[in-house]
Amino acid sequence: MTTTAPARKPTRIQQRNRRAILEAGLEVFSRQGFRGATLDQIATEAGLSKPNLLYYFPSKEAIHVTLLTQLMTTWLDPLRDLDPEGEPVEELLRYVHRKLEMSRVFPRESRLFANEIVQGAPRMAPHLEAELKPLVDETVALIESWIAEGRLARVDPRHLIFSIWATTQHYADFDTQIGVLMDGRDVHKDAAAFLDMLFRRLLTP
Amino acid sequence: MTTTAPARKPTRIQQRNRRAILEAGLEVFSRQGFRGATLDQIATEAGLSKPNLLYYFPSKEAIHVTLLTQLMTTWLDPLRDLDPEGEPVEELLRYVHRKLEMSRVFPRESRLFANEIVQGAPRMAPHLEAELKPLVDETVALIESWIAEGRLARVDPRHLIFSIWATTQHYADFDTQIGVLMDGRDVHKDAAAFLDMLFRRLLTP
DNA sequence: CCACACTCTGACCAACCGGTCAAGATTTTT
DNA sequence: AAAAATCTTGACCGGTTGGTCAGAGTGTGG
Repeated sequence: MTTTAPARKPTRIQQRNRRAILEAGLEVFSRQGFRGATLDQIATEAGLSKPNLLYYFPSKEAIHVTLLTQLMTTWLDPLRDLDPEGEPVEELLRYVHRKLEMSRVFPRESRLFANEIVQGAPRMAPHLEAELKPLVDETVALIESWIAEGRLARVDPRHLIFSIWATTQHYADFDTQIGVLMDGRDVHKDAAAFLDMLFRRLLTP
Repeated sequence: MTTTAPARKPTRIQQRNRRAILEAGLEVFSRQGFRGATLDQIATEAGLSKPNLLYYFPSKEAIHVTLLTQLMTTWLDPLRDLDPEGEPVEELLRYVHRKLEMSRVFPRESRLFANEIVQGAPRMAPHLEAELKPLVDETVALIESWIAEGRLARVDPRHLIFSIWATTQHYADFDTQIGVLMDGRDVHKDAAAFLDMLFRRLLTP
């Protein structure tokens, strides 16, 4: 038996309701931002009353922080999966396509992240320093070694990473705008082809 | 003399205070979004009392709408300035550099726009349809004609425009993240060189 | 210097917000 | 089936928010 923390294993009801709350929080926070979202919105979306919601999470902030922490891990996974032994251009293009696919499948997560950063990352700054920064530094070193070996065109690794993030996440974060400008077209299929060409031309030595 | 509307010419005090309010509104809305911003914040930032602020603008929404409307015009100007008679690659690169420069000089305007779009463009959707869409359609036609003449690589014009917006505005909208990852470096100078290379390689036939 | 339009403010209001609480309903354990 | 643990809710609370209003202050043209 664990000592200090009670830490009973969660009930089925707990699992269901906590999951529903996080799902609802993602929906609402990703569109409204932290201050713009209300507990009533989240509770309604989750199919619970407000006091009941606060039975499962101690505060609005706790829901937000839980979502951001969960997000950080899955968000960075594709970057961790770059294979130093692989073919550099193909590895980076695989990363581009994975990021674009995440924009298609998890647009709300992308917007949650965007909202947090645009507003100055008040609740995420520690995560950026502790998790994102070292991982980016590693990746920069890897790309630099590829360039030194002449297997990649000479590009600034940091700005390369920024441009991949920017172009792929754009399809999730600005989907409203894109919807206006691309009515009816198959956005993501064309986007994949375009980004492939963009980064292939850039990176090929 | 104009008839229906009184439309006296604005006093010096009116000019000064309306300007101060819009400046303050830009500062606050661009970081907090519409719902996250409060009239007290804006009033304090503008150096006015809240009732006095509401003497110059009838509501919080009126300030926001005024900012968005003003923004739309200046935001699209660089796109209007593409010269059909110019050298295609150089014209588009000039557009890239102007957009990047706007991210450097007007980061708050960029974030104001980003906030509005991420949240589903509730107050801007009409502007997007009426102003942005026709201008983009024109530009797409221009780029397609350049491609048909063989003066530009075969790229999807719409996704080209998206990628220019995404990469340049990223430096304003995500400046918090970039600050963490680029401590001390001269971000914009390197960004200009990087984006020049990125789009030159893409666009050169 | 006076009349008049313009500018500004403190006090106030109703609606909304995040969060609490006591008590009742429901499920699980024994 | 009773006891215990878990779950749910209506009523409520203090603070905040967008907005109002009557009246006081101020600048200015005649």
